[in-house]
Parts: sequence; structure tokens; C-alpha cells
Amino acid sequence: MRIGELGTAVGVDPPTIRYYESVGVLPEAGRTESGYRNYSQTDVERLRFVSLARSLGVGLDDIRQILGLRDQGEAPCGYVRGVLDRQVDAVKERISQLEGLSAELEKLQRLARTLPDTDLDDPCVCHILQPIGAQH
Amino acid sequence: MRIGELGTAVGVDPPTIRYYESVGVLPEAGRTESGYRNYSQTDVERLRFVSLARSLGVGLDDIRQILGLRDQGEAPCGYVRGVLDRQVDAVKERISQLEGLSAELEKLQRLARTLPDTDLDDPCVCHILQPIGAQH
DNA sequence: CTTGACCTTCAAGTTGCTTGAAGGTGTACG
DNA sequence: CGTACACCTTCAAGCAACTTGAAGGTCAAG
Repeated sequence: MRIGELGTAVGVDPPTIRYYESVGVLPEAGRTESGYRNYSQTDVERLRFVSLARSLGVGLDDIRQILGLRDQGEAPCGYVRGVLDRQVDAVKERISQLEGLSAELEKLQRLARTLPDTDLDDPCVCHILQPIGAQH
Repeated sequence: MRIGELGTAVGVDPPTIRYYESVGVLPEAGRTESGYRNYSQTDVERLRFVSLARSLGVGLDDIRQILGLRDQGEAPCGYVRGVLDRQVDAVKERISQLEGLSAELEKLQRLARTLPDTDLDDPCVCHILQPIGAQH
């Protein structure tokens, strides 16, 4: 299986696959006689794992760790649990940050609808950020 | 006012201020005889605007646009409204993505608590991502 | 036999900074 | 007067996770 086929199968594009290989998340691929990368079903599964973990926001370092442990024949259960816990915390933290941000932005949007366009010296939608800034 | 004082006043550290200057978000600063950057109250206000806009997730390109329009004597009201609208949409989109992600991660966390640590061949917390991956 | 889709490598760009090296300036203290 | 010490300067590289581009090789179909 060549890189394009692998990419289509898993939903990851070829440059990204080559990138994963270059940073050691995927092992160096076997080659055909003409030098094309040649993949097997095992590679499909490994890339599927990487792709899923990435979509869950797991970083490449953690993924490399997990796969590395498994490659050495160890069950990386504890490590995975730790990654999961950290990830849940980080995502919840990020959500609450973004919710604050969203509230702030909608306040500005409402203000932007009530204020008219004006000259540079008058209160105006484009100066909207200044008074709010003063609160901080 | 030197760069450190400006930084303390606004809450932005000196390397970041120099970076903003280097990418054209802040104009080139005036200099003292000995070559130190020298700032005025106008610079404090401009940086305060930049800092607030950044904290609202507005990108440096948009900030440069807004300030550029203002520097040219135009009221960037329409542009600001557009940025605001795009920003609100992007943040809401991101929040709903993260909420889906959070639900997914908590499902995995629960599963990780019920599954025992096992050998590499058995269903195990470290293989937890595979079956969920199959759903996608 | 050539077109076009696919593959190769290496290098640089993206975003928004942060960090480090190597060195100049300014002031307070002994 | 000297010397710490905090502060300033520039330039360069590093971070995450890719993406894009250049320049060229391979292969099956028409």
C-alpha cells in the first residue's frame, strides 16, 4: 500500500504522514524497489490510533510515549490514564476560558449594534475595546 | 518611558513588545540618546488596545488592519464589526468542538476506571482508543 | 510517447510568541 | 573610582504541528 492509499484509508494526508515519520511517531516505512513508501495493515492501525489520539487533543510527545511503551512490550495503561486525566483537565479549563471570552465578545457585539459609526473622536464601535479594556 | 516601564504599565513583557514592533503592529519606537526605546502615553494606549484585542483572541493581522485604518484617519467601524462577528463564530465553534471532545474523553476516563490493567493482548485501558476509533 | 497522477527529498513558511547569546548603559553602593 | 546589578540592545533559534513549495523521479493509461 502506498502513502496516498494509506492516507485515504485513515483520513490523514501524505505530507502529514511523512511528518509523523520524521518526528518518530511512525516508524520508518519500508520501501518498494523504486523507493516509494510501502505500508501494511499494521501501519493502517497505528496511524488510525495516532489520528484518533490527535483528534482527542493528545500531543505527539504523549503519543510517541504510549506507542514506544507498547513497542517495548509494556502495557502503557498507567501512562494512558495519566494522559487522559491531564487532557480532561486541560480541555475543561480551555472551555471555561472560551466561555468567558464568548460572553465578552457578545457584549461587544451588542454594543457594536447600538453605537453608530462616527468620526474618530466620538464613541464608536471601533473604539469599543477601550472602555472595556479599562476594566482589566 | 522605557520598555520595561511600558511593559509593567500594560502587562506585556518587553520581548513581546519588541516582537509587536517587529511585525508592524506597533510603530518603530523613538530612541533615547543611548539607543533605548522611548515611549509616550500614546504608546501605552496603543499597546493596551493590542493587549486587550489579543486577550479576546483577535489575531495580529486583524489588529494591524484596524490600527492601520485608524492611522490613515479612517474609522474602522465596519472592519471591527466584521472581526467581532467572525471571532464570536469561531469561538462558539471551538467551544462546541471542545465539548464534544470533553464528553469523549470522559467516556474514556470512565472506561479506564472499569478496565483492569492487563497484558498487551487483552482489552485494556491502553487499548481503549481503538474501539472508539472504530466509531469514526 | 507523452500526459497526468502519484511519489521522492529538502527547505521554508505559518502563528505568536519565548529563550538564549553576547554585549552596551545607567545607577547605587562602598 | 570601581564594580555590581538591573536594565537595555540585536540577532538567531526554538516551540507545536503541520503546510506549502521547489525540483525532480515513477508508472499506468491513451
